[in-house]
Amino acid sequence: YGDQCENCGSALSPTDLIDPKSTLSGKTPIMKETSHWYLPMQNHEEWLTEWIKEGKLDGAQQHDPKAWRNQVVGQCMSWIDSGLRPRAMTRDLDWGVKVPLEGADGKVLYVWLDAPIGYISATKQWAADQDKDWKDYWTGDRKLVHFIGKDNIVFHAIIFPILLKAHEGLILPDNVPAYEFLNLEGDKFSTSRNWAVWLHEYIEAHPDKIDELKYVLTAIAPETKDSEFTWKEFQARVNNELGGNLGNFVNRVTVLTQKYYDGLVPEPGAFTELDQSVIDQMAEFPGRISELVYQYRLRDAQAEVMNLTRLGNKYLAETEPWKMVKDPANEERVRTIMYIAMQITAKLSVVLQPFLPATAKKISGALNFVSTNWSDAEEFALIPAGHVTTKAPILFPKIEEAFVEAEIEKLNASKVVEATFDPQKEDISFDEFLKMDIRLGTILEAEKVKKADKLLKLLVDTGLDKRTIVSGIAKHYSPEEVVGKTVSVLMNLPPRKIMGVESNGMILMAENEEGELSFVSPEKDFKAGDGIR
RNA sequence: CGCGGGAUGGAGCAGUUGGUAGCUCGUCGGGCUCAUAACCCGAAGGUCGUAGGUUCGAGUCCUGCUCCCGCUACCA
Repeated sequence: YGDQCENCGSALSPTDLIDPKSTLSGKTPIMKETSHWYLPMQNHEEWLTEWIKEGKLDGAQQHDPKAWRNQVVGQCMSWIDSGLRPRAMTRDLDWGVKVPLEGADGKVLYVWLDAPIGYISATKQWAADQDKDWKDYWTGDRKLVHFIGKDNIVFHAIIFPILLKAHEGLILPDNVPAYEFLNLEGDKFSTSRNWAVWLHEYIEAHPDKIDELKYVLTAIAPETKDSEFTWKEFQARVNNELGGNLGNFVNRVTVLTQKYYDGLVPEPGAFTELDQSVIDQMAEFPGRISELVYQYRLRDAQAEVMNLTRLGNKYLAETEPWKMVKDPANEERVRTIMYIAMQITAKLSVVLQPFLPATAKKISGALNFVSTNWSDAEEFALIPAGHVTTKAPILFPKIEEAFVEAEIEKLNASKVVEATFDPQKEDISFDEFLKMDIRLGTILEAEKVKKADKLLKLLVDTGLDKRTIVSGIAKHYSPEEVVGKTVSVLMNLPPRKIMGVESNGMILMAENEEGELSFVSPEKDFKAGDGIR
């Protein structure tokens, strides 16, 4: 593999490079001959274009191209339009899945060849454990959907489909709903820096708050652009939307039903215009929700479920059964109102299942009504008059301030304690160590290198001489503040031009997990030229 | 001029083929008191990143620029 021109972006083959050097070691690479197996991607441009743009596969409509996200279609077409090239499917690495062919010693499979195939392997294993046939899930009238991050788009929307189509007989993705990135408390998620909320830890710490996390993650899912998870917002959403709206609605309905009718679903009377309007609106929810789900707009689909609870809360506020009940003349009216409110609650227990399964179960339990069929949601009267219900538990206890503080603290603490460090490098001899000439140097002058945002050009007094050293510290130190500092200098590094300035040596820097840099300076008042060993 | 995506009230987002900028949360005011101080109604708050262009009319179409994220093919 060669390199890419920073200016024009064109890829250069290894033999095109003039005076190549490793940016890591500074050594000149040597030419080695190797052979690899390639995927002839260039032969697949035509059908891929039709498939991605129009949703057609072999002339038949396979998916709705409008349901594919802009970024997915955009990135795929940009690859295809610029011409697909053969892509090596094997690598010369000492780790990975070995190529199962003769004469392939030392070759391993490219990760994006074997990883998606792993999806099939996983299905096979799962099917075997469940006493099912894996083929039922990869052939015929099934939908394959890849829920992935935006950095993996082309592997799932171009490379894997090529493999699947070439294999024949297996279904291709119906959609690749790639997500943008979710950040955490103002910073990127990073497992290496341990800036993360680990699911297994969350589940262990809050086994009764799993639906809460599901809800918030779906509500802020980065479907169209990057979004951010904060514990403060988690608290707000759980308390306001889940607790105040959903939980409170279920609670007030079941509590009132207990109070007025000992838990029995009352017999309704004639419906008023308002009642009928609410019933009509209720009927629209299941269809709207499932349509959004099939468009992979889960965030909107879940929001729609919440709108059903708003409808319920509004209905109660408008009809005020707690006022009506005071006058015996309204008895039938109150029964009708509570009957309808109970049907909304029952419908919630069905439409919540895909989003908040544990909550749906709790509501079902209180209502003594279990439905496992989405089409039930289309019905208005899910539970008949006379049906016995119980008071629902508090579905979403308030998230207190202490909870938020504890989680944030946990996050910050783990970041420091469990920070991971690079493993120790391989041994070197003492002689090799002695080859390095490290001394103290005092920075005399400093200025920014033009057109480079990371570089400072330094004039350093090393005791022996005054030399120019270019150092990538501009993001951490201003030119003014470094002048006069005494720092560690690696003297005997070959001169090297960096952004047009010749650098003679290297300033040693300490770097922490956040990528911050610090000079390595003597603790006592030593002077330039003093050796380090 | 490498490619793709994004930028819309304090926060998170919608905005279909160009035709009065909407939704959820928050804030403020009011109502209600069945309910987890929850719920319902109302209001304030936006020159739609920026500069120009097309048009009777632009968040929407075109061009330049800025910033953020991803990709840039051997990190996966």
